[in-house]
Amino acid sequence: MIDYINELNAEQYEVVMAPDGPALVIAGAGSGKTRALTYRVARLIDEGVNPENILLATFTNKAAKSMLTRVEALIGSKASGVWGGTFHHLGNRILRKHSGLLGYSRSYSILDRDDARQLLASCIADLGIGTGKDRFPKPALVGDVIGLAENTRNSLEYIVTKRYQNLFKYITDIHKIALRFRIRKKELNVMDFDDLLVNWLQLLREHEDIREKYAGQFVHVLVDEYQDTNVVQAEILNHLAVLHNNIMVVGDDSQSIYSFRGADFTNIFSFPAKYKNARIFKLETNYRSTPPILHFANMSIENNEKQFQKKLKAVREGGARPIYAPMRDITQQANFVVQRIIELFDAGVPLDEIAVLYRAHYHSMELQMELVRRRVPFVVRSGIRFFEQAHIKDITAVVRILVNPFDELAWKRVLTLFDKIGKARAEKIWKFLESSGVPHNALFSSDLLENAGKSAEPGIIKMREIFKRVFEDAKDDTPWKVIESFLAAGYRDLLTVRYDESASREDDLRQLVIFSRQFQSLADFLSDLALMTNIDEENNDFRHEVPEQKVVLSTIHQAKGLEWSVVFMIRCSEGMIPLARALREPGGVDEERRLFYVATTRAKDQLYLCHTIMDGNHGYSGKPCAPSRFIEELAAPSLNPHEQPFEQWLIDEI
DNA sequence: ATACGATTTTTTTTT
DNA sequence: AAAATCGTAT
Repeated sequence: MIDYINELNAEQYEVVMAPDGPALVIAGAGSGKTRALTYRVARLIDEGVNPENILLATFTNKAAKSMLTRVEALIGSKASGVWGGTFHHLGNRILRKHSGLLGYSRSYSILDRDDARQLLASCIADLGIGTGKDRFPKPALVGDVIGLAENTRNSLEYIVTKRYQNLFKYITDIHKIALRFRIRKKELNVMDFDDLLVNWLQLLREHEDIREKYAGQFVHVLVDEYQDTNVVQAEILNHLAVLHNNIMVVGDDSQSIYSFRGADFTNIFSFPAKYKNARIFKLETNYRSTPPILHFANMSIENNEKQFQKKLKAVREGGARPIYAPMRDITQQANFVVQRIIELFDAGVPLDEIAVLYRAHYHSMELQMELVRRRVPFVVRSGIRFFEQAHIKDITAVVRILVNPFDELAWKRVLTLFDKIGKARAEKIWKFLESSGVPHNALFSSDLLENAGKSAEPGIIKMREIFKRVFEDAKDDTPWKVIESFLAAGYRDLLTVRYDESASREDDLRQLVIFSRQFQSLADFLSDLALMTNIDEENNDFRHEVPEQKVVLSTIHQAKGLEWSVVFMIRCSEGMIPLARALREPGGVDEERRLFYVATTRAKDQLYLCHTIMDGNHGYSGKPCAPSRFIEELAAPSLNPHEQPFEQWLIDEI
């Protein structure tokens, strides 16, 4: 039996016990919203709700997994069967069943960012755009525009006028590209991340029987991080909750940091209007941070106009004010942070209770070097993700070819791995394979050699050798066998020739083989992989490493929902946070301030805000830069130094 | 025409 | 670190 009343505070208890019907929970940072959600799911199942009738939408797969693990700890294995995961994950699960209705086959592939960018680039090339004198925007940027239009259900014109005015002169071309992109994705039987949402919504809108099926199934719908949902997701929820009307959304408007992805935190404000007689709950008790840190954070976010009235109250006592430490340059900053980390460690703070947060990946480069130099163990939770690395994608391209013989992108990627086959020749060979009707066989046809040209012959012969083995070993549909086969047949050798640091890449491949063992079929393996970001974060159970304590380096975005005893924020300078580029967007300052808020509220006991006076690595290069406005605006001139919301340190030479 | 290596530039954030 | 650019070799 769960002792709800004693294991929850009064605010949380209300949420957990809230009767059926729509509910909005405004949950401040560190107020135990995960706890409330977890207990509510447990309570529902405990009271006899079938787990399959519960939908739990979260922001990361990791969050869903950890919540359901906690539910299981409360009520036992009854919890399995709950539909939990990210919107993309859930969308994929449902679309796999019904993709035929939308003109897709069941075995559609999912494009990651890089795949989508490449396909977009090829669309642009097909249309003969951007070959002229003036430089056409990069495919990635065009992709951002198209994606934002999809995710906000706005027209391209609207997006371009609102946020990308400098692209306005290209609007006609962007239209053509978007159209071709859509057609190509259908032709290739692929969906990008946006399609998983948009097509899911289309399915619910246009097919009454499907809508009824799922609206009927999901008796209870629970949504975490509601402030970061976009209108497509909000509409999907609308359709799913239409029948039972038991929808509980949890969020904090002050922590909305994904507007670049179409997230619209005003979804929170419009929730009570959309769901009449929705109950509204507030979780305002903060268990995480000391009062001085919380005071600092509260003061900061007050500079944002549009927000729900709420004030986080600390339950903890004592504690020191956040420390503002201006530094000469980034070299000194790296020295300071590492020095301080070592001191903290010596004073008994475990390394995994220390984090360094920053706005953009590249802000952490010097720090990483310094940490290596002084042998402080650390993990970086930003930058290129495991599954986006070139060598991992080479392998998955092979698997994709096996699952879908007409996966053009995968074929081209694999072809260009071989000697004397580049972009142009890969295109030619692909056309030949495609027109044959059976690409797998055409690879071995004698016409291929003539078609491809003489210099490519050795490469093609090598490829045939490898694929002969791979096709053979792929017969029983086992992912790890295919990967092993490809590695042994020749990719391992290829790797050592192609990359300088092939040793660490080989290490990754070993991890991939171990990882792949948990999958029953090639298709399962692929779709799970596409929606996964980090191998160790979301799936640490198979890494089998002795958990070593490490300092965490992370972007602020990736730090959402986490907490550490000591948090360092580096590069707290104008232009870095707020990031100069982000300020150009409408509502940019507010969003950056929310980021700052998220970062500061990660700290339990100590918070260091580092600022570099010179924006370069040796004090000579680089230009001078001001401290972040988010710090400056909190300094009250009328107050004595010891009354300011933060303490200023002077850093000597280190 | 094509492939490929060397050099320079540029980094927002992510499912 | 990866993409874009440029020059050279085939």
